[in-house]
Amino acid sequence: MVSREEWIKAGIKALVRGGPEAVRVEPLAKQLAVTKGSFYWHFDDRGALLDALLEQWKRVATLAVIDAIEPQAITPQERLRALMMMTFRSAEAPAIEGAIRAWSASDPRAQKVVRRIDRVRERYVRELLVECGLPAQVAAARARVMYLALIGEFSVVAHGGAPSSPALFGELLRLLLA
Amino acid sequence: MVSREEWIKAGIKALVRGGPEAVRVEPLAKQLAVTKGSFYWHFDDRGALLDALLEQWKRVATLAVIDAIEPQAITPQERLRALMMMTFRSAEAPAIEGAIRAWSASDPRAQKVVRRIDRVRERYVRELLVECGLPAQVAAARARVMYLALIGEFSVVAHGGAPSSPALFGELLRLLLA
DNA sequence: ACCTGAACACCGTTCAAGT
DNA sequence: ACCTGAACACCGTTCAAGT
Repeated sequence: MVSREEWIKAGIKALVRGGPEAVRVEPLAKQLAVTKGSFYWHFDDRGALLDALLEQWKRVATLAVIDAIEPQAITPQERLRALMMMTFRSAEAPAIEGAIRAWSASDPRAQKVVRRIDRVRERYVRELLVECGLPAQVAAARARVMYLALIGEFSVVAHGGAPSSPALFGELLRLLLA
Repeated sequence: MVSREEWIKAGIKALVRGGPEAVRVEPLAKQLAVTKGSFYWHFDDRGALLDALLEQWKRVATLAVIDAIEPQAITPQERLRALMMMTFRSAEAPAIEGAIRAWSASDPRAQKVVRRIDRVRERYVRELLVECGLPAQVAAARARVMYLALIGEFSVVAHGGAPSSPALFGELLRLLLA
């Protein structure tokens, strides 16, 4: 007796470890000690599991981050810094984010989700910069720079590259608010 | 009669279109109108073809870019701008770069190559910034910011997101040289 | 309601045999 | 030197049958 959630959990683990192509029905079944037939009770096909993984990420990645920062009524500068810390210094975020982005490069379903999330996040940064007092046009350009840098960081770390030093965030923040 | 190079060319096309998992021996053979046995004459296995694709990228991506910029004895500021244009505004670079980076997230072989290229490029940007007169520490931080932004741009465009506007490069250059 | 077991298709890999 | 064709293994998918 394996629940749908256990399949998803195993799927995410496989995704992070070896990319979407590592999310395979038979090995997962073996690992969960059931037959493949069990899988096809819970999901239509392999694609349905992959969709479920995207759904999972959508909930966790965006809303969770913004919701964690928003409630605290601090200054926009502090929110920016908190956002950067959460994304740049989180242990597990780069792993799953990197996996999803990598996947997204070759799968339209993942692509659609990532693009939507991209827009939500970039707009959020832009609004923070406007709150900080920057003119709209400058805020837009800098929000994009910061967001591109965040994505680049995820990408580099996902490839096993060294994470950026804390000093970098300071410099980046200074640049953005200059 | 299909040459090794034709297999590689077909492989790159498949990689860009559908990621590494789309680089499949049987469909490629069908497309080239030979049997799978032909493939195994030219390559040890599927992995050997993937290695050849990485080798190809290594030659084209780094050396080609830097070599195209370096010979012209212009100012470092102009080189920076040229580098940004080449990478941000190239039509095919984001496609193959995005495909390789995506692949790299789940494959140690690709990972190794990407990491080395990352270091080469970041160092190049840092040296340009130092030539522009920035102190070493500031140059290091800003080189990283720029390089992260470049990678982010590749990532976003590879997902089908809109490329950044030309105005963004101006703003980014201004920030870096401030 | 949830799972097994057998069957089939697709593709990676091998290899003896052909030209 | 380069390729074919047949064979086998692995995994996605289906489905009738079990509890």
